[in-house]
Amino acid sequence: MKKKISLSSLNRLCQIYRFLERMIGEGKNRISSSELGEFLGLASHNVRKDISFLGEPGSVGSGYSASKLHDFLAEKLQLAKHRNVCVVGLGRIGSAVLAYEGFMASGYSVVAGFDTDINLLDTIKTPVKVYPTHMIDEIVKVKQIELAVIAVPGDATQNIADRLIRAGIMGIVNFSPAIIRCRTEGLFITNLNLINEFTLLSAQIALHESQAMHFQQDVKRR
Amino acid sequence: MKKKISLSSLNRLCQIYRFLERMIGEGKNRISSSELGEFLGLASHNVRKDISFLGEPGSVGSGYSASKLHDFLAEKLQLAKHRNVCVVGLGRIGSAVLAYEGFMASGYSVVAGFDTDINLLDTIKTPVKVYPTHMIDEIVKVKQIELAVIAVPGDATQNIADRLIRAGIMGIVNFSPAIIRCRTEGLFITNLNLINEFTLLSAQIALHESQAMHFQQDVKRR
DNA sequence: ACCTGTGAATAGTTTCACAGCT
DNA sequence: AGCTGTGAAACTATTCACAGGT
Repeated sequence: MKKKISLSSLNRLCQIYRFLERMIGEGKNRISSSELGEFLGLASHNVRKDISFLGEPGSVGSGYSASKLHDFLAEKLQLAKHRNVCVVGLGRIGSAVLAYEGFMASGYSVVAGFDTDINLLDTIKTPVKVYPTHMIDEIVKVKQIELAVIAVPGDATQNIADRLIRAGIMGIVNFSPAIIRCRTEGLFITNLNLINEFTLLSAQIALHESQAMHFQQDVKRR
Repeated sequence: MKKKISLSSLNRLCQIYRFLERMIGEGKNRISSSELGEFLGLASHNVRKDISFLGEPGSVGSGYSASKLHDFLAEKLQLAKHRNVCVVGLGRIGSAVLAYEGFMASGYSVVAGFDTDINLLDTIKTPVKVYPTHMIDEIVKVKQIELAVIAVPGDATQNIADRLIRAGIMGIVNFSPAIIRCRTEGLFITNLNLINEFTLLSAQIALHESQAMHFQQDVKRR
């Protein structure tokens, strides 16, 4: 059986993938593991190890071809697949995400917004269609939405998450401070909570001020 | 010399800290490591190990006192310290963060916003004072700002980060897609980029569809 | 000369298991 | 009976070092 790839490793590969896109856009095509590492703040070993987890990408002897490596990653990780996204909770953060046009270029379309506040749904100005939350199940299925952004207040989070999961969502980015409890196989969640991030930065700063700590490295969250 | 705490561990401790706040708010005071773990999705061993990294918190034999543990963490990680925050880039995400009132309760005050667009600075409606970016150095020092949120377009990120760092900022939450390159000792950075998160979720979903993968776990980023 | 891919070594983190306290 | 704190074991990830390719 194939060895399971680590999440850290997978995350680095995703960054490499996006970085390669940028490089290709700039017309550069040959790149070495140390240059890649340089840009992403990783050791060249680490870059090579991560890439070789997925198998031999082709260019053995002298750096990678950016486009070949890009396509290799796209195929192995299915990154070329276009996915539909919805946003639940159209407060300030939710509507900012809803209005952001930059996802398209990377293969994600925000195709629906949800909120419980009917007045808000009436008055909001956005090119994306918006619906009341009780329609989550229906719309997620009809529009084949696979990813969701949750930006509702903490006490509504679990409820919204449950609905999304029941509707068949496969990935959630959770901006709310509440932690989502769930044991659904094949569902992936990322928690991005600003207060938590501030708290962690504070703790790092405080600890650094007494003892030495490493820095510039992000966390294995939960 | 004191053993260095891991970033993952530190992050869990910060979550525990915030969770304890909620518990105390609800009037509950006694809690066991397994209950804590239950809520945060961790094993009870893990919770105890993390806590005991910081030393003996007091309540040995029968669960923790929520308030004692809270104060213990606050002291060890300096989490009671109030910190000032600024937001650079007042587009949709930046202004959403600027307008969010929820930070105060956790000890963070957003005290300044910055943008290069002078017209925007004139027209924006916010209780927080806003300034042109060339004033970053001055304002950060005068207002004793320690944390910054960067929400500018990718190509401006490095420049803004450099200014903030020169002004003496100690922690950055970076919402932009660009990775900040810097080797300043004692500076901590968290990258929260939605496209990256979507990409990672996609990759997890794709891999899960063939082989089995673990889930619901966040990443050691970079 | 410079590069990748990879086994082996090192370092780090998590889980186990249990002594000791309440 | 049920809990914590912790050394030791198991596991995981990263770094090294080098054979082999271009």
